[in-house]
Amino acid sequence: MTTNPPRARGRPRRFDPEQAVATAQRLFHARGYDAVSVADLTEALGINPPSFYAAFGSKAGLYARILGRYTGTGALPLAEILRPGRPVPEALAAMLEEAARRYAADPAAAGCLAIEGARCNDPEARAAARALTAAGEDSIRRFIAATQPEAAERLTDYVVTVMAGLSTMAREGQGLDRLLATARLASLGLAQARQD
Amino acid sequence: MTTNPPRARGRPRRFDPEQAVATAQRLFHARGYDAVSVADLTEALGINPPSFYAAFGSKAGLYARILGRYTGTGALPLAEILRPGRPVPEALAAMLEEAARRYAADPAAAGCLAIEGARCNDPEARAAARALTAAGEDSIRRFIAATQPEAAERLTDYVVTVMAGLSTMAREGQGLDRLLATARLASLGLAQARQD
DNA sequence: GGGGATTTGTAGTCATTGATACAAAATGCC
DNA sequence: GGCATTTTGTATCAATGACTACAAATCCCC
Repeated sequence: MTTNPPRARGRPRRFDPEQAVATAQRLFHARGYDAVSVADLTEALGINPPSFYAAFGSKAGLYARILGRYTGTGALPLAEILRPGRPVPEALAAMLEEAARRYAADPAAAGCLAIEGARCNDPEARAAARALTAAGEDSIRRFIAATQPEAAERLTDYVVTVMAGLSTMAREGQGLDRLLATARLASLGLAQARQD
Repeated sequence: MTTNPPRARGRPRRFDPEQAVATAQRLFHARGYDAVSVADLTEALGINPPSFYAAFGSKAGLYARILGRYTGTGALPLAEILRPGRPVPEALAAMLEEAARRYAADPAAAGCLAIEGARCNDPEARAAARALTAAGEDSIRRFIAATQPEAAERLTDYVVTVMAGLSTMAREGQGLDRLLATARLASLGLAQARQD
């Protein structure tokens, strides 16, 4: 599957970059970008700084790479949830509920990696995280606009705000039950948001 | 008003601690606790590190002092909004709307100082901020429980989550109009949250 | 105007940050 | 076997973080 038929030339790597990325992803998700130092990463990966920089370029570079694979490893499957034709209130309610489930799935890595990363203090890492959250936001907006163009902005703002709140509360330690209850309460507002 | 009748003994201060606290508050609110260094503070205050530490003890100590006065300088006036006897849905809707207004009032210092401070990476500062947010949360819970004991937990979780989301979006740059629209949409869920 | 008290400015401490220089080690290719 | 290639390990780098030692300066009190 992941075997490289033609063996590389020089001295072979003593670690698997893909597994290293997965390990780093857990670290970043657990503590947040700023709180994870390169020393933390190299120690967790069992490698030395030169190997780290040769493989990933920089801390922010590794983070961007992690965000790139986050879509397939824990992020909300927006394409599935917001499939065209699905009633908007139902789809958005399902999205909020799924967000609650994912954000609370691993208490040691609570919340959304991208939403939380979008508030870190490193400009490069922050920009990468914001690009990902902005893409998700666009998906939501387009899905709503397909059937309710005039409500797309308002509803998108609303669900994105609730998801940011859910991510925050998950990181504050709230468990699945409380997050789910909040998500469902938030969905009540969606069902009757028709006027205006 | 703030004059100290008996003049102090030693060499007089060359800066006003109260005004320094106000200046530091703006800095912390604008950039967040972690992103403000002691060097930033001393430069903004026009003083040197020894004066800073003699007056405030530590960066986290100054922050705790700032949080202590935040209640009277920009934080939500919960005691006014959640006055006993006011209908719960009305009061909570007013609280969310007022949160939107305050979080967007100063674009250079958006969001809630305490909510944002509760996610910083310094344990002492984080604990101080969480104590303040926890106190506010308790106020909300008690207000609701006075008339709807069985719904207090759920509704408190919900409005706190929405406020955390509003603070996040305010910091992301959303203006008053969008935050207000979101707050009002969130209030729709409150009005019909009776069953269960 | 001398003495105790307090703040100020200069100049530093020590730990940690992200990132690197350099040579030795380990491979494939010829 | 020798050479080009790539990674590894050791040992650091410069910058920045929060914080402080120390002596000169400036006040009140007597």
